[in-house]
Amino acid sequence: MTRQKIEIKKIDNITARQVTFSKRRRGLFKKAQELSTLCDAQLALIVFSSTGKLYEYSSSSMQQVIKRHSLQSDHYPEKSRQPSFDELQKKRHALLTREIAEKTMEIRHLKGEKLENLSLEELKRLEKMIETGLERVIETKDNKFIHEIDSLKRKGVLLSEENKHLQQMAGTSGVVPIIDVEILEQGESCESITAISNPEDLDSSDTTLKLGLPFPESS
Amino acid sequence: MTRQKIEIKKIDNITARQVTFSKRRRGLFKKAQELSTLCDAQLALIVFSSTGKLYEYSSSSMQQVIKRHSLQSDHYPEKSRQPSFDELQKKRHALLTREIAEKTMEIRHLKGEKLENLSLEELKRLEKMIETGLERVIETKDNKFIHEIDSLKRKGVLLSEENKHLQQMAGTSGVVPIIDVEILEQGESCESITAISNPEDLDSSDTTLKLGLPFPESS
DNA sequence: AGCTATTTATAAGC
DNA sequence: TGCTTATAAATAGCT
Repeated sequence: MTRQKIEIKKIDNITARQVTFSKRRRGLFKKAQELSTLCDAQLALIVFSSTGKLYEYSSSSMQQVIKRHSLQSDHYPEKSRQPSFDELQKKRHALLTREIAEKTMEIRHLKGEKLENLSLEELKRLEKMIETGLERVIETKDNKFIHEIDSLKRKGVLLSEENKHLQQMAGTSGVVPIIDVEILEQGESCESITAISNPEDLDSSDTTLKLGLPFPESS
Repeated sequence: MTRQKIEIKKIDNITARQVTFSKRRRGLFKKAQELSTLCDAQLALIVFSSTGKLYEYSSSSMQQVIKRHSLQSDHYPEKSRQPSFDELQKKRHALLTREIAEKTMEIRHLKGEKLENLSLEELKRLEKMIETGLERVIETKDNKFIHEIDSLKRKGVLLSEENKHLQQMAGTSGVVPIIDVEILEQGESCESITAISNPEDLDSSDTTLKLGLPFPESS
């Protein structure tokens, strides 16, 4: 493919063949891994050089891909088949396979893919379903955020109290605390603060509110 | 690798990903077969698209290459015995069942269920995924709406024109049209527009229209 | 193993 | 999906 176009047929010269093998093998493996990355494909590549050396690449594990392949491709030894039992197995298999296909399609729909065959009614239903799901996810996520912030704050308060004690014990002499405890209590500059729907977060001066205590114990 | 250099990472846009997959897959298979021919190498290539479709190439027989691989690879102590049909079935069954379980969970997550075990990061990713899906669904739905409205309008115009003709043919005598054609031409207060799949049903005055005959045979 | 002149592959766009 | 085109990559023949 350069300097001169070559014909695709076995290269006679052994040295040249090995050189080409080496170059093209690298190219092929690179392309293989690019394909699997770019397109999220599962891929296995096995190459034996003419001298018998093995080179392999697989996007996940080789066995996994080979297994999946052997399950999918049907030319497996059809030897000792007990018809009746086998018939049953086949049916089960077909059933499971169909179930997977259905679920796969449902997932794709939920991800907004392959929508062209859906009716308007179905699309409306789907939209509502996704919206509901989204709300739940956001709610869960926000709760987790809040929870995390809470626990951080509580830790901060504990630490700052401990610090005060320590300061007192160290005597009011000239000991300067390394960290200003006020900073710890004031919390987050946090990008994700927009996601937090809880207005109390603006009030970082009193964490007891969040603990549901009727009144601040002290301030 | 052209027009613009691209970064090798999963392509987000699904359509683009499929197009790229298709192009690069072809390229990869071509290169694979060139390598095997030029350099007399034994080679197997298995690719599963992200939608699960299988593509394969092997210079000799796939089974042969896989077997040679399994013999050579240390990974795979593989007893020389081929698994019995039964065992194979069992494995298939287990694999399918697990796949179903995974997909079921994915669906539940997409629907905002069973979120408690997800980390904040996972929740954020999920949220983004659902949002993207939602956008796509809404876009598809709106397009369908627009399309439907368009075609209804067009039908309405055609009907009203035909009606005018019919009125003229019926003579300007006292024949009052059952439906005011102007209404048909003016569009949609919508909502229920989806339910009306066949506007001709409204017109029961002349069945010949439905038969597509240019003129009533008699009346 | 490196170096280029060329051929291929392919990203965008239609 | 297929075609076109501009450009990035791969690589044949040398050294």
